[in-house]
Amino acid sequence: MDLKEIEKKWQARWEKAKLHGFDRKSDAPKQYILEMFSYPSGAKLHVGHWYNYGPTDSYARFKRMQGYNVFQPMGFDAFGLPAENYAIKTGIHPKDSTEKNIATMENQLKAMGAMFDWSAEIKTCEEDYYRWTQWMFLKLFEKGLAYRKEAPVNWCPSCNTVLANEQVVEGRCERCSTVVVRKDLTQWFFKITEYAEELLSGLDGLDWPEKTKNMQRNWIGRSTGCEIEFATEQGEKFRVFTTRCDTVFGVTYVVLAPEHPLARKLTTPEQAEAVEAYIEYASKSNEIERLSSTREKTGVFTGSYAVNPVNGKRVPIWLADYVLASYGTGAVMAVPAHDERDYAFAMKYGLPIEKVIEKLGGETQLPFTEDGIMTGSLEFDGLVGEEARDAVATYISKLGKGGKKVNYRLRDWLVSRQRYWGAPIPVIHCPTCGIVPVPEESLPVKLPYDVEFRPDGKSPLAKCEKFMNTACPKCGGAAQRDPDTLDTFVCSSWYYLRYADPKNVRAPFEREAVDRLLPVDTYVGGAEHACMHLLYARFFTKALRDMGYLDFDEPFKRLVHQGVILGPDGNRMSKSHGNIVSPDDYVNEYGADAFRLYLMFGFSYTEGGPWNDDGIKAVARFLERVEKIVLKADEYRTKRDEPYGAAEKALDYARNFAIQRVTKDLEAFSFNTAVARLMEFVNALYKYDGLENKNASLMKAACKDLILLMGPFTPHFADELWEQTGGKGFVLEHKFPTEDPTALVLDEKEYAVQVNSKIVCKAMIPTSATNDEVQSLALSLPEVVEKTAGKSVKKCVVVPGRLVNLIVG
RNA sequence: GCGGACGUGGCGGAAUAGGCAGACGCGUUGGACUUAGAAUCCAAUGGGCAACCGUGCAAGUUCAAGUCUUGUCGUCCGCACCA
Repeated sequence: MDLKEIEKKWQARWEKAKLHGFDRKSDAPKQYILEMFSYPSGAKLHVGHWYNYGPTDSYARFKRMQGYNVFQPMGFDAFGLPAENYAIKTGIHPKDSTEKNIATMENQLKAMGAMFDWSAEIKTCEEDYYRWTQWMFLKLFEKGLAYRKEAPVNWCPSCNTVLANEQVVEGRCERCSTVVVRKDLTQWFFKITEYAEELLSGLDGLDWPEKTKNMQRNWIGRSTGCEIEFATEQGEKFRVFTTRCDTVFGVTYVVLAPEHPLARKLTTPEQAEAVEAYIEYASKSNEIERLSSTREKTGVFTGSYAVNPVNGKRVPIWLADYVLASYGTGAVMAVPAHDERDYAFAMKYGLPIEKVIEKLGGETQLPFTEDGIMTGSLEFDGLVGEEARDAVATYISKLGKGGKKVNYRLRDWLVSRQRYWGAPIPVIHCPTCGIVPVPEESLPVKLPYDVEFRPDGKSPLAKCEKFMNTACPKCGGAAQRDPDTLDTFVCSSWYYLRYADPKNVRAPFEREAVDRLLPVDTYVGGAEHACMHLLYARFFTKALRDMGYLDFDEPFKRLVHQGVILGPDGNRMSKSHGNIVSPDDYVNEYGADAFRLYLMFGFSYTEGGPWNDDGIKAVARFLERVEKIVLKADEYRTKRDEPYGAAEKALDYARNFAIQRVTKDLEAFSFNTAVARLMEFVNALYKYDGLENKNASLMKAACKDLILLMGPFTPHFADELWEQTGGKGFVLEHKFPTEDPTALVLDEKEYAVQVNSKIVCKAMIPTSATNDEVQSLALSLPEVVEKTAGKSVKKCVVVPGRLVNLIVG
């Protein structure tokens, strides 16, 4: 059959029958199956899209055939840097190029034959969506979860914008790989740190890849320790954070980050010049230099001293950029004897080193950073590890100088971007009232079309007077809008909620609608979002829950990452490698069904791998084999007395085994083995068909099951065969076959027969045989007799249905 | 440096819960059909003439190890001065 022709035909019929949408009236159990929505930066779908969406759609179809009311929406993550950068390069307005790309991609997605519910489509760059993105911002602001502050931020000099921590990879911009520099800017942040603890603990209950959960755990970076207050001789106080308060008696100096608020205050006149020079030096270094752990440590003495609260010792206060202003308190106590960094620093600057921990049963070599016995620590001497830290922390809190403290590595999420193509931040800056949120009823703050978006280091919107000049909603006086736009990750942090109620004009969604459809049952997308989108979306869900807009804790119950399809040369597909495989070429030649089926069969879904032409030919051949046998069986005439013997039993076994395993494999996203089971089933059909005297009814019934089993994998092909063999309605409307357990019970099974753990022969043994019977049967086999001659059986292990092992000697 | 994952035929990849390693497919070889090729069908296909040997390497636990334990080498990924 001509797969391309039938695809068009069936797509039209499906659409006419409104076969694919979510049934909002049905009371069947729901399944919300979601693929990460598309980013329309390129004009066409690439292999990665197909790999994400094709197999997942097969899973969705499978669930639908199992009787679930499946919701599988699709949309476009349409705002963002790539579209804008493309615009800068070509002069084509991002709105125009994005809309054009979306139109193309919509057509291609439909050609894929996926059962997306297009009635729920979302485009984040449209007013009726970003209006509610802005609303989210206002709600977070009201709740104190959005705030503006001046802080050292990551600035990409090429993209001309600030970036979130999560978007800086090894000191470089995630998008363009330019080395990021630090700038002090006043920016909007979301207080994701408020949820650090729950974002961490919530991971335990999620059916997500362990690796992804661990990445989030590391990113959140919970660390338990102790805060300790040091007083300076000038009467200032500051706190340090340490995870090793059992070493506090070994403090020989303290270090503040160069950006620490007390840095200049504590500097003595004699040191002022050196300190100024150092602060200047530290502020100039970029992220890469600063983060490198191999870089030699630098620092400067402030000239001042602080007092160690536990022993009254006077220790010098230094500044050094190996202490980060943004973590803990921005200050640390230095114990060179028991910390590698402090040790290196002390060696370089000739600071004293004092050992206060002894290795248990061994010689203590400095720096000694493991747990050990406290020494030189007054009444704490002799305590070890956790117990020691507990005692010291308790003592410190009794002194009123601090106590136990939990810190997180996670920082607040910086959401302002000095870019054009995004949702404007709905805030007005009034000279008399200060920051005034745009009233809800005035949303959306529309993104103007006529804007000079070529970058010059300022927000493009700042140059658009029509946009900027407005009246203060509070006092009515002349005021200015915020010239920045929101990070695109804000748009994608709640889209899965909007799908549930996509046309709502009164609210982003009704609580009832999201509570019914969510959480997402299975979410499928790339692993690169582990610490960005997937973390932000969890934060949004929790914040919205606490504001009373929804009633669940986690947005995505189960998460699956598809692997990456590489170019035929084993490298990532890219223009520079010249190894891009175009799905269109293959779809045109073999059809969407064959292409999807190959993506499922040729790779381990979560692994991916290099593209290979031969595989798709093999899959096309398989479809031809299916068509041939099914149509042939359809011609057979059923008789009154059809044979039913061993051959029939074997075929029925193959059929039910396939049903059982395909069901299991699909559930587990193990598409390659599921297809392998289908192939085995087809091989069994051919084998049976080669016999003289056939049971036509059984053949027909088996082929009917085959078509239904194929339904999720190759939807057009299956419907065509279904129709050609007289089936009613669409395959999708039928129940996915369930296995008949009695057909899977065999009278006898092949055992591997071992003597002293080595395989001697195979033997068919009745399923009903007891272990003793299996043993004596095995002993009677000629091969066994030969190997055991003159020896006695010392032990016999029987694994029912599989193996018997005779230990003789 | 820290953390995690993975090393299986010529190739992509299978092997619940420790139980016949290599499912399924590609490729290869031989055969059938054909004037010929393509396509299709049938058969064989981890290595070795064999005894045997084989899941990166070396040990260990076990009647039995791709699977568990320890060490080691290699590849990939994540984090990386987080006190």
